[in-house]
Amino acid sequence: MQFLRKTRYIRAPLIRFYTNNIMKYLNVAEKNDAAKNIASILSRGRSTRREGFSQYNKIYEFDGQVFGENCKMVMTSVSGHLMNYEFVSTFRNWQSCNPLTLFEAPVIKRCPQDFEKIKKTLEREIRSCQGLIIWTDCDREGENIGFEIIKVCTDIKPQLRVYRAKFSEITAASVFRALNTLGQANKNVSDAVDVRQELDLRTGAAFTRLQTLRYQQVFPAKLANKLISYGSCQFPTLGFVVERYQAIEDFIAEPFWKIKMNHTLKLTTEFLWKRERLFDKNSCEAILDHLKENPLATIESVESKAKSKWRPLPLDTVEMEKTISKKLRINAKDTMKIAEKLYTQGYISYPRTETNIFPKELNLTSLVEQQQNDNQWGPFARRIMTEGGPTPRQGRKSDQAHPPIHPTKYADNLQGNEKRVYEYVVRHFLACVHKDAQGFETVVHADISGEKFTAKGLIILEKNYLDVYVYEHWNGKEINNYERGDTFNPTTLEMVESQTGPPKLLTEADLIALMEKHGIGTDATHADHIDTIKSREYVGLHDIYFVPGNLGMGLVEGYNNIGLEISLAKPTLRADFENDLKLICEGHKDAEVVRREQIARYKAMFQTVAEKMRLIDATLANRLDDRPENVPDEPNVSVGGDDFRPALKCPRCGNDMIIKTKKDGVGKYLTCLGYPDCKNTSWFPNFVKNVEVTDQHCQECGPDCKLLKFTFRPNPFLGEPNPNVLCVGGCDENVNETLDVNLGNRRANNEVAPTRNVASQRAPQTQTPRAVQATTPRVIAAPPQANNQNHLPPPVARSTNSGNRPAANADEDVVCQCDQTAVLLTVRKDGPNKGKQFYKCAQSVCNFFLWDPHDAANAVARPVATTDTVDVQCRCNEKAPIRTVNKEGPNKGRQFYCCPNMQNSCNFFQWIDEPASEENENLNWSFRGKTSRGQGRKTQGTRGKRKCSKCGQEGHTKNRCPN
DNA sequence: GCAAGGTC
Repeated sequence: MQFLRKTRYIRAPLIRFYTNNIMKYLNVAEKNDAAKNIASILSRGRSTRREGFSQYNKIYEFDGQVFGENCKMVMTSVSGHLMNYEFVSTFRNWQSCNPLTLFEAPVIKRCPQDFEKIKKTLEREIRSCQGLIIWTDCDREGENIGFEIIKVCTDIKPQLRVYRAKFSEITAASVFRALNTLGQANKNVSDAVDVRQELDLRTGAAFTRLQTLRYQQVFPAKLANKLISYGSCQFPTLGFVVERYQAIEDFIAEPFWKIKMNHTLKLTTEFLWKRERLFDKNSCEAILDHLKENPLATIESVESKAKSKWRPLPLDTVEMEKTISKKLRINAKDTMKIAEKLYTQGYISYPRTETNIFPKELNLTSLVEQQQNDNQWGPFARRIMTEGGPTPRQGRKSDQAHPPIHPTKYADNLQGNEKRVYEYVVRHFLACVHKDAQGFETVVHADISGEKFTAKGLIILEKNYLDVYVYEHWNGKEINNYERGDTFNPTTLEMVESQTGPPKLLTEADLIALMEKHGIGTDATHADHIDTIKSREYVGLHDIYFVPGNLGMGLVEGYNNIGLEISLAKPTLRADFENDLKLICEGHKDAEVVRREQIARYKAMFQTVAEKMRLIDATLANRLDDRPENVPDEPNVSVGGDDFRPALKCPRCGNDMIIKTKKDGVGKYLTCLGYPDCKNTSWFPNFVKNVEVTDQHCQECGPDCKLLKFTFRPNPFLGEPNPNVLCVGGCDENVNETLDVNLGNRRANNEVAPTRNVASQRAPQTQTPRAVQATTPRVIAAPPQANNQNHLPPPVARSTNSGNRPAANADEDVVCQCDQTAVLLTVRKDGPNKGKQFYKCAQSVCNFFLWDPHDAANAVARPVATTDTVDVQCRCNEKAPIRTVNKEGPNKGRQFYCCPNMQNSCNFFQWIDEPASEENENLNWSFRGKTSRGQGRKTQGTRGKRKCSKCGQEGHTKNRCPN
């Protein structure tokens, strides 16, 4: 018995040791294949797999090392973007508003239904982790996806340590290097993507609705059921096709004449006339007559020189798309799909790259050696090694993220187009690291009565790269042997008539080249935009050539004709925008400024278009060969006049809350823009006549909480003015009770989701004070373990102390977002918080705010070992019972400890699966401090003095009731 | 019923 008791007694500390001392990281990649391969590399093939909520995104577990310490690793993935911008529900209906209002309508960023399962997996897995490592692709979109993952995870665990792994290929060297050089996600890059997403949504929706709603009515016979979309990429793509077609349509052939001369001995040597061609027949005839009078040709000179055909540059995405489209006849969309798969399987490097220079550290020799045993190109790879090793030709472009596309692993088990694409990548790689082809060119200059002619011959000496690069050819051309001073009579000397030809229609390769040149779309989306304009019937395909349809032609002509300075179908608009995005990424331009400027720019164009719709009608009528119906210029829709200015942040979901008019047209209510996902609403009583959102915010509740101007009938606050400016953020219980405002609890983790009504979401890992303004201030958390000092500091919260105590102990500073020591102040205003202490920015520069966590009410109960199990006590010093979450949501089924006293609860709360480690304690009291305010719970302003719920006395030591 | 960008 004695032995058993002892054993059981030891168990508790062991559990505590495990959860507190071994770090556990959640690793998240951009796609499942990447997660699988990275996990396989990091675990050296020993990871175990289990299912997530999403069948496509598995979970891999293994032991690993981060910052030189052993840790538990969990690896999973998303499937690209986890979130998407949408208009709030009011604006989703096409009839709900004039499309013009879509330039200002509130938008929210939310997780679409299809991705809820992936989100749920992240939410579940992060609960047992202390760190998060982002393994999304290292490009602009990948950075933004990283912040989406960070948001989901920090919504659950605000104090999470977040790191960014930067890698360019999924090879052991690159992945381990990334893990050993973990950094932080780049908020500027992510912000640029947010701006792009928002602008694309607004412009796309506004112009698409305008075009579709109008032309369906104006041309019902031709367009009644057509979706006539506009997009910032699809329209310029259409513009290219139209422009080329117009060039052909406008082309007028011109006849020309030239003199043909050749000389046959053993071979026939063709000489080209130096004048090439003449557009005047009589002149050409006169010259020919003159030559025929004395047709003897004299060789004036023979020049011979070495000639090279250059090996290709290291392979970038666009080159791959174009060449494969041309040579293998696999369209760009399929090519990228295949290349992506080869990449995630580890056969080739990242296929979306702008780089055509090999980095110095890339071991080209071993990559060549990997290919030596192949039946087809193996001998060529061996030849490279025996002829001095790889000597790559270098280009000039680098995206600073990925190397040129190259094989990373030998494969002989691929089939079909995967095999063909892989073979192309390998052959291109071997070609570009070998040698140029060598030849010998002879140029012969001849003269007949003063007219000059030239013949060229070519002998191929060494094919070199051409031996492996079967997609190119270099043909020799034999000519007769001539020496200077030789004379001969031409075998043929005659005039030939011909005419100039129009340019050719565009092929897919031509279109991609134009899109690339003008920055339309990304490497990954070129093919999608081409597909879109096909599916809208803006263009059609004749063999391999694109031709515009009447609708596409009419639309582009219409926009060009209304005198817009820069047409919507021209690439300049998008290119300018892309340039701004680049500046945001580099930190040279503010995302919010760009967002405002670009929206204003497109809005102005939209207004021009809307005003001149009848001109476009006429152009379209001409192309469609249809008579336009007479419809009103203005769409007969409007939004009921509500003000969409945000009043405050929704305590439940973090989206903006606004004032709306009840359906009766009289009353007002406060509602969340996250509807229908979030149904947080407060209906004002009937005595509230009007509510306006002012520009001022509540000093106590913070900048997101605007003061509201209420007009009453009559004023329920006796003696107060009418109208009266009030805050409903919760700082004054009396106001909220009188106005029936109950916005519910803060989120369980005290994190107000930082999504703004527009533009970017504010993830907490930002490095700039501006970008954290909408997030909850954080306690400055020191690392939980003294032996964790090798860890990078947590991305947001930093401490000036280096110990391993939880932050905000009496002897440590609290640092605001400006990195300055925050000042401790006391609430003087009458209300439930009077006397409470809080930290704020000493200079009032940032919006940092934190209730003083030293309040005894915020102390966290610790597990107490008993003979049987680990008991948890609440702040009333009573054994906390275990309860289970029944409410639908991510926490359903989760167990927690709480206070047993229903009437006089101390509000103690602790998840059962998150033991009260020091780190969690830190988190918990931060949460309680804020929750107490949101719920109007009575807390004591003086540190350490709290009324005991058991005996009613104040100031028990460590909150333990001695009675 | 809208975009473009990820990805399955």
